[in-house]
Amino acid sequence: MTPHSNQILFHIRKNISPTPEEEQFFVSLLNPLKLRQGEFAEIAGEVTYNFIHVTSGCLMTYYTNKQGTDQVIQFATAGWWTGDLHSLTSQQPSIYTTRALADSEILQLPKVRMEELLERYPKFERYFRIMFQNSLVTHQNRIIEAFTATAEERYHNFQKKYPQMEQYVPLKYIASYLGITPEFLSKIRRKK
Amino acid sequence: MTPHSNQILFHIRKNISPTPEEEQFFVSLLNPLKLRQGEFAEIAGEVTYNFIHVTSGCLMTYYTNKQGTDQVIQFATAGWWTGDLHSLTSQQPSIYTTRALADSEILQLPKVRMEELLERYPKFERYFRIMFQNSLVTHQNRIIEAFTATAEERYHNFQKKYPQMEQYVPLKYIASYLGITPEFLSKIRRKK
DNA sequence: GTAGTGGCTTGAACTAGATTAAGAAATTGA
DNA sequence: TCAATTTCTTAATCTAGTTCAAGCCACTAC
Repeated sequence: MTPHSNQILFHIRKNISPTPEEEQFFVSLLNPLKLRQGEFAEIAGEVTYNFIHVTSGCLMTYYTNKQGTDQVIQFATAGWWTGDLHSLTSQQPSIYTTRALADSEILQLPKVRMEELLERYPKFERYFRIMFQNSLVTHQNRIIEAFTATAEERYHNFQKKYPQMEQYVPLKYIASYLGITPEFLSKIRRKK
Repeated sequence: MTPHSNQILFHIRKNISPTPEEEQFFVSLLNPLKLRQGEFAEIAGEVTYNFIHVTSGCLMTYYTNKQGTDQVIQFATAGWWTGDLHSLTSQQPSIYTTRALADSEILQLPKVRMEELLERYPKFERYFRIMFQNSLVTHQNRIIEAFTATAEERYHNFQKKYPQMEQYVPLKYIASYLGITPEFLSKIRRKK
């Protein structure tokens, strides 16, 4: 049981009550990894789809469209899960990229391992059900915000939600997350 | 076992294999309801939060902000689940409203009933986990679309996704779903 | 009949935010 | 140290989409 896995076990115990055996099996499926700033969260050379639990540091997930422009989907700081649900579900090659914004420690849970886990210990279904349910609330809020708030409001909400993020994330990624150009973010920031 | 519940049981059997007893218990928790066009999907006078399965017809869920403007979050046609995840999760009063766009048949699953179900038959966790997971993919795609596509592209994507919807949903709701004004939707439609 | 009422369109004036292009500031690197 | 590259800012111009105001059409009600 790596020190890495303490944090995630804490969360799991809050939602389900796994036996030591179940916990141990779960942890054995996790692939602990240290990432340097800028590194990608995929296993080099392996085409596999992962859930990623951020133990420390900060990751961002972005989508690259046909024109080659990036759209930042989410930031994930310590304690968060991230990953490519689309390819997890559809078996299509990933359309997202996940990178470390700072030196980070992560736990990968490859798709096939997750399936093994749920097959063997269905009790974990509950954990992921709750996780997805919460994530859905976040996503719904983001959709509402995208459609109803101005860029300036979205920026201020972002500052509230991620207070320290602005200091160590390049502004262009924040602009992308907010759905605006870096130039316009500059203009908003100057105002205040 | 109402004829209503055949459709939903079909979906459930695809994902989990419930015993007749489990199925019967599940169905007993559902509250079948017929809605006339324009009616709300909540139980009158009761402050409760529901999941809603649409058996036939079409519902829409919208959010009303402080300024009193509505933002349509989603349409749900036959076979879909909808509902207010936010209040399901947070215990806050609902910020969403769900209404029938056409005469519809629905199955309500009140929050407390869902909890009973999962308590008694954890097997159903899997069903909801998969449901939320799929829903999350849809939401992620909608976020990407909101930030990267123009109003015109979003409109054409909408037409592909809901081919017959335009005929029986007032255009102003479609405009709201697309995040634009009815006037601008008019302009887009004229072009073609 | 004709006086509402709600959904849809049209057009003119306006604005939030994009684009382009340039320069300043900070990082990197030999 | 100085060039090179990347990040951030500023300002001018442009455009996708809004706002406002009016008119049209279909439907209902008296």
